[in-house]
This record gives sequence, C-alpha cells and structure tokens, in this order.
Amino acid sequence: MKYETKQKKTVEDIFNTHQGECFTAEKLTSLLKESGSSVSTATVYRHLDSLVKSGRVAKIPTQTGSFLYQYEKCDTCHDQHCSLMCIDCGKVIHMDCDELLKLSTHVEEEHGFFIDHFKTVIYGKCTECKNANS
Amino acid sequence: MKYETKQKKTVEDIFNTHQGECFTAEKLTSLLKESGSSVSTATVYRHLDSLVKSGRVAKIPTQTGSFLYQYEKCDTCHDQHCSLMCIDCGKVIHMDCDELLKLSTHVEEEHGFFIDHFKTVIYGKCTECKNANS
DNA sequence: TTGCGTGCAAAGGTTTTGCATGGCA
DNA sequence: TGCCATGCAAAACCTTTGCACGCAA
Repeated sequence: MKYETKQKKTVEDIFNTHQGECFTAEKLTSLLKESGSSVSTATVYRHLDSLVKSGRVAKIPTQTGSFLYQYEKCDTCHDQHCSLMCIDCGKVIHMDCDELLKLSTHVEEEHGFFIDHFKTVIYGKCTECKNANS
Repeated sequence: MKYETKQKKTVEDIFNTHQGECFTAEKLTSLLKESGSSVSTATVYRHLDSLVKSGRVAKIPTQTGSFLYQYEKCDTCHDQHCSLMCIDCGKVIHMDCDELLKLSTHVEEEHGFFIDHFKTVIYGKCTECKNANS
C-alpha cells in the first residue's frame, strides 16, 4: 500500500479521530460509510492488514472468533500498555502502568517468555458488569 | 448434555489423558478418530461448548480467528493460572504463580477490573522463537 | 505509461444449525 | 416410551483472494 489513495487516507482519518478505541472491521466499514466516503470491505481489510503489519494497529482476537482492531499512536508506552476487555459488555479499558512491567520482567526471568503487550488482551469483567450479574 | 453417551465419555477421556494441553476442534476430532471411536464434528463442537459453559474447558481465541480448547482439571489454581502462547510456534506455556495474583489485585484496586485468568491468554514469544528470528 | 489499489463476487476455513434417526433412561 | 444426543449436510460467519478496471505517480 504505497500509493496515497483516498481510501487509505479515509481509513487513517477514522483511526485518528477515534484513538485508543476498538473496532470490528464491520464497524469501521460502517463508520466510513457514515462519514460519506464508503470503502469496500475488501479494501478495509487490506488496509487493516497493512496497518497491523506496520505495527500501528493491534489485531485482537475475540471470544466470538472475529477480530477487533485498535489504533495506538503512542510510541513510548508499548512496553507497559495493555488492554482489558469486559467479556460481558465488550468495553475495553486501557492500562498503562508499572505493574505490567513487573509482570513482564518476572515472566521473562522465571518462565522464559517475552510478552507482547500490544497483542495481548486480558479478559474479565468491569465493575458495572461484575455488580450487575454476580 | 445430560445423557451418558459413548461420545461424551470419549471426548472427556481424550481431555483427561492430555491434561493442560491445547487442541483445536479439528485436532480433537482426529485424536478421537485415531483412538478408534470417531465422533462427528458437530458433536465434538457440542461437547466442547458444554464443557466450556460448565467451566471445565477454556476456549482460547487465536490470532488466526479460530479457537484452542484447553482442559483444566485443577480446582484450586484457577485464580492465579494463566496461559502464555507463543505467536510464532503456537506453544502454550502454563504459568501458575503469585505474580499473577499481584497483578489481579492491582488491577482490581486501581483499574476496577476483575481478571478472568481462565479466559485470558498472554501472547508473546518463547525463548526459542525469540532467539530464532530477532 | 506502469503497476498498484479498488470493488465486486467468489472462495476459504471454522463453527453453528436443521432435521431425521438412533440411543439412553 | 419419551426425550435427548448424534450424524449428515447445509448454512452462517468473518476474512481472504482472483480478476478486471481505475487511478496515483
């Protein structure tokens, strides 16, 4: 994707105006449509793929077998950034603190594993859903 | 799935003899076939679903859009158990230590989020793959 | 002009579902 | 016997791919 096309710009604009949010490919496509400049599904996927490969967008597997795409402009916080997703309401909370660094360090030293915080999603329940149904 | 059928028993047997391992539904189906008692794909999925709902099997979303199923018999370690999956070779490492409890506690207190360790998979690279290609 | 990007439709892989049959209690 | 589980095939779902056309450089 080296050409500067209208579609490429439109996709990047959407991500820019919704920083940190998570979208399905379908949601992204409908946002593009609503914004007045439709982009075909295939092209949306091709740009998503390109953004994921370049490391600017995270492709997050969900519990329903599809993906969520999340734009992260921040260049400095990756090592300790992580997403917390509520399995009930789907809300994503961003976490960016030292506690994660402690875990990474521990896991590297004790378990020989190098965490990719950008690809990792921690599942659980947010306070509201926790209180709501158990 | 309240009846004790041959198929149900066979599926549970496979999990019992491969504790802690991760399977795709397809892998599980072929293991069943090899063991001499074939079970149809639909039935395999139905039992998996039932096991997941009852909490005995974890359904783990992968980076390719399908799932891995993991049996966990252990009743006492859930709160601090977690799976580490290598994004290169697919290997799954089990982690069961206090460091996770620290993270949970921190996340609950500071971020108002309750981690489900059974559903969470931490992605990254194992030592071998880390050394191999970067 | 060259070749990459686009849109459409078709294909792909995995999981789910409908329906008739078979088996457990 | 009554109802649930099973197997098959079809459908559903999301994502990827092939191909002809259009547009950026």
